[in-house]
Amino acid sequence: MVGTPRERARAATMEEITRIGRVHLAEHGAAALSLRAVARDLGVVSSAVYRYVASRDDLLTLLLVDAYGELGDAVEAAVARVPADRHRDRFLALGHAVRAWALAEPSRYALLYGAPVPGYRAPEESTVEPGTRVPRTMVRIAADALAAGALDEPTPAVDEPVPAALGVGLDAIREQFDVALPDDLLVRGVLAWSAVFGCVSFEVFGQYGPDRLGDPDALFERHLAVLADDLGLRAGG
Amino acid sequence: MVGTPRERARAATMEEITRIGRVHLAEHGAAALSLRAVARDLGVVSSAVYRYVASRDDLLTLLLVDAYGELGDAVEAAVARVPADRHRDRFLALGHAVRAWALAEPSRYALLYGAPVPGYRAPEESTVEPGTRVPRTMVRIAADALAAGALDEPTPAVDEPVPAALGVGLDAIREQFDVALPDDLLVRGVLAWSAVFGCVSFEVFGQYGPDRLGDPDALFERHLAVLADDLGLRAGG
DNA sequence: TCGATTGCGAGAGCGGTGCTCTCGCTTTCG
DNA sequence: CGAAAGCGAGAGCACCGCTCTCGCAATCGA
Repeated sequence: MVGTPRERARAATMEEITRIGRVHLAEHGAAALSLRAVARDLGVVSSAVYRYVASRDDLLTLLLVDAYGELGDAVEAAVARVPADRHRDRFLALGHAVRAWALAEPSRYALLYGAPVPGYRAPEESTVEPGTRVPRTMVRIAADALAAGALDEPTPAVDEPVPAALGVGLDAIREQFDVALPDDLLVRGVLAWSAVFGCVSFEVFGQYGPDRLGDPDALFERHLAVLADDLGLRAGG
Repeated sequence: MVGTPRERARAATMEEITRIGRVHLAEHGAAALSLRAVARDLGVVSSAVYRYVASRDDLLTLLLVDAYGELGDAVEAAVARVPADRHRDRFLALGHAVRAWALAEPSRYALLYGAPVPGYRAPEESTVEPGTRVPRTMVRIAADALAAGALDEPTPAVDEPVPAALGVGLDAIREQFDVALPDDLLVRGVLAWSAVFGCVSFEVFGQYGPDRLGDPDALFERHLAVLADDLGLRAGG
């Protein structure tokens, strides 16, 4: 019970708006998210909602951060459930958690990883941090495995060292995520990250066709295994 | 000069509508595609457009097929430009063509590979064929390489054979695309397909951040190399 | 050739959207 | 206790998808 009654009422209304927004998002998708509809469910006239949310885009940002947070929680919890020395299994758990959340929340997943809503630009200051939790976790798994000597460094697919500009970008990752991974492994980490979401997106967005290749669970399992191999993550370590 | 004047006028109007729609799509994105705006550009009242297009979704389908066709053309042309016996280079050319088209036409790429527009269901009969041209081309490259003995079959990442249901799905691909690839290679082909689009989507949709990791060209190049290795495509063959 | 049919554009209209502004009421605070 | 700030209601603007009717013009069959 903190703050003045007015402040508490405001916080409660904010909470209620995100709750209703989350429901609408899940049921009808991002593009169909309507501020007026939220207002109706809130039992209030449409203009009143603008006291709490500056615009429809602002509401979208609210829900974006909310969804990133939930996905990040789910992924980190799933990884933490695996013993710290089973690096490959941690990677697999991360993949499974991403996929499970995406299949359970396709509309909210689409908000995060589908095409950006046209005309809408997510404000970086509020979305970068929650949005980097999954790649941070993945890169950390690889870094931990490497530090523990449990990672068989793959032979680079390209012989030359990375160009300077890419090196700068990779340095930025190393600094931002506080990991010590050689260039090639970091590049493979980015690939694994992109590929996991590529596979999940294809499945959730229907690119695999209506029958989803018969057994999407098994397909994803095998894809994860290839990506784990690419990262040099040994079975059982 | 075929058909009655009325038929030709109708065809010309149809053409004009898709042309204007394409421009709007490229400029403002799918969700902002407005039938009324198209009508304005066409110099006609909004209701008149409904003589040609049943609904906004119908217009979207038109543009969807149009975009799939253009991407398919670009990819097939790029692959055909590489000698048929340079299988790895063909694969790389495919990847580069997908990325180049996506970067040149982000809104139309988003229509194809972003989140499906909510409430909109693409009619399968008109979108499946143009939508499968890229994966068909990719799988064919691998099949050609295998048939030519230019493919080093990778050691499977998973020891057990694929489950029955997945086998059925893979059989469907083999039949639909008329290729003879063993299960593991086909699974890797699907992964390569998903991963290429995952990388491209992340780049186009901004997941790599505003600086795009410094040198997105070089990053993608290395990612393609890893995926080519995963498929067993030797350098120079 | 002429009448019937068909295609087509204009216009009005319905219910929906995001968003702005003003007007009172109420809570809060100095 | 009075001024200030927060808040909800309501009207209003411009836009959207979509439907319907009406009248004109092109087309086609007898």
